[in-house]
Amino acid sequence: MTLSVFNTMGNRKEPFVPLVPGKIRMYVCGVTVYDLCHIGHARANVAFDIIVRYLRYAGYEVTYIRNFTDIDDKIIRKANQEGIPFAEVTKKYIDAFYEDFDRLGLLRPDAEPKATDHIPEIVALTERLVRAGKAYPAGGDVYYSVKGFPGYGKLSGKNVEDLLAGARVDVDERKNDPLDFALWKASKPGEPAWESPWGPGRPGWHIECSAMSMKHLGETFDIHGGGKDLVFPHHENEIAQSEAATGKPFARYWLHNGFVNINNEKMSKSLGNFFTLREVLGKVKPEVLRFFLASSHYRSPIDYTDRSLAEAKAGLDRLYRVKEKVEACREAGAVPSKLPPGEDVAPLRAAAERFAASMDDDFNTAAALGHLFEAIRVLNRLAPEDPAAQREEAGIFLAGYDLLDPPLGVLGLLRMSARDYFRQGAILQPAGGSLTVGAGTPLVTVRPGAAEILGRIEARRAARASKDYSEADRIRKELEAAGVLLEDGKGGTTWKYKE
RNA sequence: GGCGGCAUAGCCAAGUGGUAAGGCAGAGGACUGCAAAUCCUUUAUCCCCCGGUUCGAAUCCGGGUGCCGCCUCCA
Repeated sequence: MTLSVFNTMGNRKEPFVPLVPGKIRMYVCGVTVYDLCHIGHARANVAFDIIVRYLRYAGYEVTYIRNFTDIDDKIIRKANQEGIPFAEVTKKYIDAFYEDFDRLGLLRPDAEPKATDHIPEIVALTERLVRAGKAYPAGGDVYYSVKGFPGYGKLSGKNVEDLLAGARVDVDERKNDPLDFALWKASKPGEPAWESPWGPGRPGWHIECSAMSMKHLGETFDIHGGGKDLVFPHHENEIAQSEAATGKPFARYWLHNGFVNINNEKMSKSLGNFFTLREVLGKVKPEVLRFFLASSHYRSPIDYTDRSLAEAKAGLDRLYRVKEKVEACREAGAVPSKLPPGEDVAPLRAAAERFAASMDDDFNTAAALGHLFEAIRVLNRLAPEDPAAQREEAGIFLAGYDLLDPPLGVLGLLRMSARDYFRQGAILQPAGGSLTVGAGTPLVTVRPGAAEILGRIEARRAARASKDYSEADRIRKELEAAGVLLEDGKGGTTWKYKE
């Protein structure tokens, strides 16, 4: 199987061939750090997280770069509102970003460049464009001349005439042409500013990604990713700037993730229908959100509802129940042995291969997950009821699970122990319910403790032993009302928190 | 107005020419003191509608309807 990806450039799926065999250089547009991240950011970041994990799983050596936009109008506005320096705003939200996304288990990229750390590169690239006649200074600003780049619109499928006809572009008298965009903006008094050949100012939005990606990955690299909304104008402009400056192709494959919808509408701040990541993570365990996101293709819109989240939780619970059995087998001292021959276990034996085939098809996580679930059913059939008494079966079961763990890891699933997932993972809220920035507070859950539960289980065991089933059922119901689920098995009664 | 995407069971969601994956929910059965979990069986004669191409289409083509996104800061 070979990897195919849907390339926004050309709008079709095509075979993926890296510039240097076995190596992939990849740049993903990160966030502008002026506010908390919402589930839309989670979708984009998880999508590319899975992509990177899969590419590495498939044997590629991946250099993964993701930036922080840490200077722009919104940041300045926020700083003014709060009466603090802009750098304090960005620090606060970068910290919040890590706080949220570490919980989601995102890989750290190989580098996370910030615009303000790359002012010399940005100025140099801007100068290069001015010298080449592709950009022009005007009153302390520097604008990119769109008309000077014949390929403008090739990514987004737009043409310059239509854009002009659309005429929703602000007319600025300093621009030669309404479509031109700022590479460098003169700063107003009191605004953050850096020295430049055109006077004090700051970078425009698009130029930073060109400068930083080229610095870290070279003038031509393999993959450039981001949300669908960045296709135009952001990525279109990046291409124009970069290719006009270097005369070389910029990124070769453009990958864009779809949106998160709420009730079938785009989630956005202006509609007021957005959820911050930490709100969601206050309701469900992080992997539930990952499962939810992985259950549809990264390019499709995904509708966020309480119901779909509950379905994701149910699916993930089922996966963790397998891991629970795995842990029981290990505790019983079993070691992985070999799968039995036969057609019955074929879906399990073939799981990794089928998983890879689906992922090779433009990272089809939904189909990949389907294959994994098929294998799970087969694996469950092999599960010993009493691992301590069935060492051989336990060994076979462990061998089967070992086939599934790596693919599950690519999706970022089943990364914690089942014990933690079911017993302490519960509904975690920052203490005091704080959903604000940089809370940094411990996550807590209020439930009956293990000692208390074990006491109740013992009382119930005694009741059952004397055939007092009404008392046994009463204890079970009582615990259930407190959010604790009891399960009777061959080796005794186990418990887990329901949510 | 320009460009693009989507429409598959109660819900979510794969499948893009060979006769409908998977998950959730539901039903029946096995197991269990009863449950829970797990396993087995079961749940779309059919993939928005109408035409067409084809031996054969959910999948291709034409037309229609509905929903959504981008064209402005945005993951």
